Amino acid sequence: MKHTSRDACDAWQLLVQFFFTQRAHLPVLAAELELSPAQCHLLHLIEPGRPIPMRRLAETLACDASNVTGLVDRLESRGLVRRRPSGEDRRVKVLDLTPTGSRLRALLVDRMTTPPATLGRLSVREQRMLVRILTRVLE
Amino acid sequence: MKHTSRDACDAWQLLVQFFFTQRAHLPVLAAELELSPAQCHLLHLIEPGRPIPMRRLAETLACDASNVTGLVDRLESRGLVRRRPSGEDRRVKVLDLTPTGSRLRALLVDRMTTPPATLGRLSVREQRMLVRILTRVLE
DNA sequence: TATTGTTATACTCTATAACTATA
DNA sequence: TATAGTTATAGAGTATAACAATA
Repeated sequence: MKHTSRDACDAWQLLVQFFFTQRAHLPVLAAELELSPAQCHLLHLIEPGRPIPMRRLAETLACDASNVTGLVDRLESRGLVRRRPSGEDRRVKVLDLTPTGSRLRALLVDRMTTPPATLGRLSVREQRMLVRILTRVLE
Repeated sequence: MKHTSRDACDAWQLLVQFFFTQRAHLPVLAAELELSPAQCHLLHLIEPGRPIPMRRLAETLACDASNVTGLVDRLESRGLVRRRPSGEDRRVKVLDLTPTGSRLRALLVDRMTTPPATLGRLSVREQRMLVRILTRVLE
């Protein structure tokens, strides 16, 4: 078995730290859009114009299918998503964003992916390096 | 207002992607330790031998104090943490890990911060670069 | 028979409001 | 008066088990 370097552990530890910080912040951001963290997560997974089977959402969220049913119920009652039976397999229901849902998702993604000021302090070269490295690590 | 570079946005987007991936994975990891995601988060915030006021946990978690009461209730009933009145201000209760809680937290931290294989594919120089850059970005 | 999604149920998470004890 | 923590309550998140429809 390969030895995991000290530097790799340090790097991952920083990423875990980042994760928990974001986890604490998500409810705040979500509330501004009148969403829950779980709803943000689900909305983030549905790309506009790309209907997705509910089953796949459950897999990606690593949660039970019954949970997705409840989440989608609430999003649908607010007119953000739409359930439609799949043409190919009538057991499957695919989920799509409504125009309203699409706009709200754009708002969410925009707020979440706007980088903090600290990123601007890096040189362009460092920013590119970070992108390159993260791409490889998170693939 | 300063312009935010394209590279900075790309980098942050990757970090957000990482966040959601981790968010989906935490319940799995937590279940293996018979914990909930929220309990993991709280446990992660209490360092062994460093008692912390409940109030500060609520602040760090960015949640209501009553929520912390419930979380701590469940952790305490399992013998993982201990509430003690602060000597200085008797309104305050400080939280401390029990030996059992300390061991479980170590297990949790160990599992969470063990880097994935992808990190090992970076050169040592890249790993150090990543640590250096993340440290500045997440400060 | 196996799979997709739903329903019923139970427990946890979470916020709000009202409360107690302390400052 | 203000603050730390609790309790009561209600709604959302989550898993399990049983179920209906479809494959």
